[in-house]
Amino acid sequence: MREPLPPDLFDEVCPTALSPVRVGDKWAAMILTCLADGPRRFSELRVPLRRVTPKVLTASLRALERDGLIARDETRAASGRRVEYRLTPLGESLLGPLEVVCGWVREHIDELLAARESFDAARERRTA
Amino acid sequence: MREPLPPDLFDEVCPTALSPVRVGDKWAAMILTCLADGPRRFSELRVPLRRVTPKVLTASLRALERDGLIARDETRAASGRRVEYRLTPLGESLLGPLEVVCGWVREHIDELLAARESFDAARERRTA
DNA sequence: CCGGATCCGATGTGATACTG
DNA sequence: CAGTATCACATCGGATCCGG
Repeated sequence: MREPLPPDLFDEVCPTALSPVRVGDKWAAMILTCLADGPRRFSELRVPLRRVTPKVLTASLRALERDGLIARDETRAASGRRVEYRLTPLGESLLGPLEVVCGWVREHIDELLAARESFDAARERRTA
Repeated sequence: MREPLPPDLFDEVCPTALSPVRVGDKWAAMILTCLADGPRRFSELRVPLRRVTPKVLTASLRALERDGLIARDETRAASGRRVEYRLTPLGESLLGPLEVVCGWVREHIDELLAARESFDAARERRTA
C-alpha cells in the first residue's frame, strides 16, 4: 500500500474487455484491485488507470460507492483538497470471488482466445 | 436434465441486472445455468428465458459459442430440424466460479440494495 | 486537485415481422 | 423448429472543455 501503484499494472494482464466475466463497469474490477491493500487517492488511481479519463473514473467510483463497495473520504486543508477511496467491508468481501474469476480467466485465457480466433476464422470462410 | 426447465426459473431470483458481477452479456449466465445439467434445445431455452426475443437469444448463444463455452449440434431428420446446445469442458469449468459469484450475490444482495437506496436518497436530498 | 458539463459514436438490448 | 431482417432506443465509454 505504501508503494505507489505501477503505471503498467493493467497494461498486459487483466484484459477486462476480453474476459467474459465482468464486475461492474469496465474499470470497476481494476479499481477494487487497486484498493485491495489500502486506501488510495484519486490521483493515485489515475496512475495505473491512465487510459481512463477523469470523468469516467469518477463515474466508476460513484457507481462503486452507490453499491456500497467503496467509501469516499474527503478532507479539506490548507494544503488543498484530499480525497481518498477505500474498500468497505462489503467491498472487501467481494475480493475473494473476484480473485476466483480472475484465476479462471488467467487459467483459461488461452483457450478463450483460441476459440474466438477459430470461430471468427470459420465465419470468415463462410462469408467468403 | 430430463425434466423441462421451469418457466419461472429466473423470474424472481438471479436479478442479473442488479448484480455488480456479470458473465458475458445479459443472458449468458442464465444460459450456462440452464445447460449445467445437460444439453438443451433452442426452444427449451426459450421457456425459462421467455423474456428474451429469439434474435437476442441467438446473439447470446453465438457469443458463448464464439468463446468456446458452449457447442452447437445440429441434426436434420425427416421429423424436422433439431439444434442442441451443450456446455464444452471450458464452459463446465466456468460453472464453479459462476456459482461462487452467485453465492456472493445471494449473500449480499440485501446490503447492496440497501446501499443503493441510501445513496440515491442522499443524492435526492442534495438535489432538492 | 478533483472533478462537472456537454456532445458524440459505439455498443447492447428489444419489439415486430418474416423465413428456410 | 430455429432462427433472420429491420428498426428503434437506451446506455456506455470517451473527447473536449470548463469550474470550485
